[in-house]
Amino acid sequence: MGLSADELAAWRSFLTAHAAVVEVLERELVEAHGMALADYDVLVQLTEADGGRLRMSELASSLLLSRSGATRLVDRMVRAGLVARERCPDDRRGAYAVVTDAGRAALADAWPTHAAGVSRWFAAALGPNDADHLARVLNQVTTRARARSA
Amino acid sequence: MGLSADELAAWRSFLTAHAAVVEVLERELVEAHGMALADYDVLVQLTEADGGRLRMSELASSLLLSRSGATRLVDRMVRAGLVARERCPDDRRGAYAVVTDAGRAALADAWPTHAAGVSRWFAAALGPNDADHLARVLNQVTTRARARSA
DNA sequence: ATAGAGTAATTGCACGAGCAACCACTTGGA
DNA sequence: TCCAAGTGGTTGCTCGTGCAATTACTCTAT
Repeated sequence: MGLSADELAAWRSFLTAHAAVVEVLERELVEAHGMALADYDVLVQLTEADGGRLRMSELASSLLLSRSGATRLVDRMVRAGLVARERCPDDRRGAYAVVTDAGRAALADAWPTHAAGVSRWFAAALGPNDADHLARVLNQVTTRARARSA
Repeated sequence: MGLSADELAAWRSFLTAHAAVVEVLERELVEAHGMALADYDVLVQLTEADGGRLRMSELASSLLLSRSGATRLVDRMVRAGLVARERCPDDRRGAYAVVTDAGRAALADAWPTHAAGVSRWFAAALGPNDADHLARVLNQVTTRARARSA
């Protein structure tokens, strides 16, 4: 309950670090590939998924986005040719978003930029055991916060 | 340059933890006080500043917001009576945003909620030395990323 | 078999944010 | 002194997002 000065400082560092890194990564990706971070995330999620496809709702939740947000993001990417929609055969309400070949190519193009960015602007500041430790702590944070939301 | 699996996992944890916690804190603040996180941040920045006032640009940069974003955020808060504008006497282009008494009262009202939230959903997952360590690491991250932007 | 509840996705609407253009003012140099 | 360049702040425009309502469909219980 009582929030110590250290804890508050850590929280503020957390917020500013997030903002600073996301801003740099976004700009790098836009400059080098004309691609927004949101698009990149969609391509990653889809290519990591079975058959390069995900139901719209699954996509939305893995993107930490509302369902309507996902709808429109996919709309834009369909227009750009990076993604296609497919109707779901066993549930006719449903729709899949599927990566196209162009989408896979764009991701293959972009990910070295992004990985280098994450490495340089985030991971490089971490000590040898920090990555592992940080992931553990932050997964705890997520789990607790999610529990509250449910 | 090479991004290890651990480092990538840490990065993803970082993103999801940020999203999860900010979402909970925002909702708690809105539910309990009808106040957005953005408003809360303005009040904190202003009350921490000398004379409860800050130049618009200073406010914008401490909020990690564009200048136009700050202008409109302050507009809304002026309408709500939480903040007032004052012309700057020695630079007639300039303007101050100043917390009003109502603003101070609203902050006094809201901060226990927010502090409890940060404590419960963020700090509680941290071990005894984690806060300090985390702050140090993340400040490093911010410094490096900012250097790139400059 | 069918009504009613629930779910997947989309769409209407309103809002918050950034960029670029703008106005008002200050500052530095000729 | 006066002009050009720069700075502080606001405004016009456009875009991305969430919420709530809507449509289409599925599932459950009767």
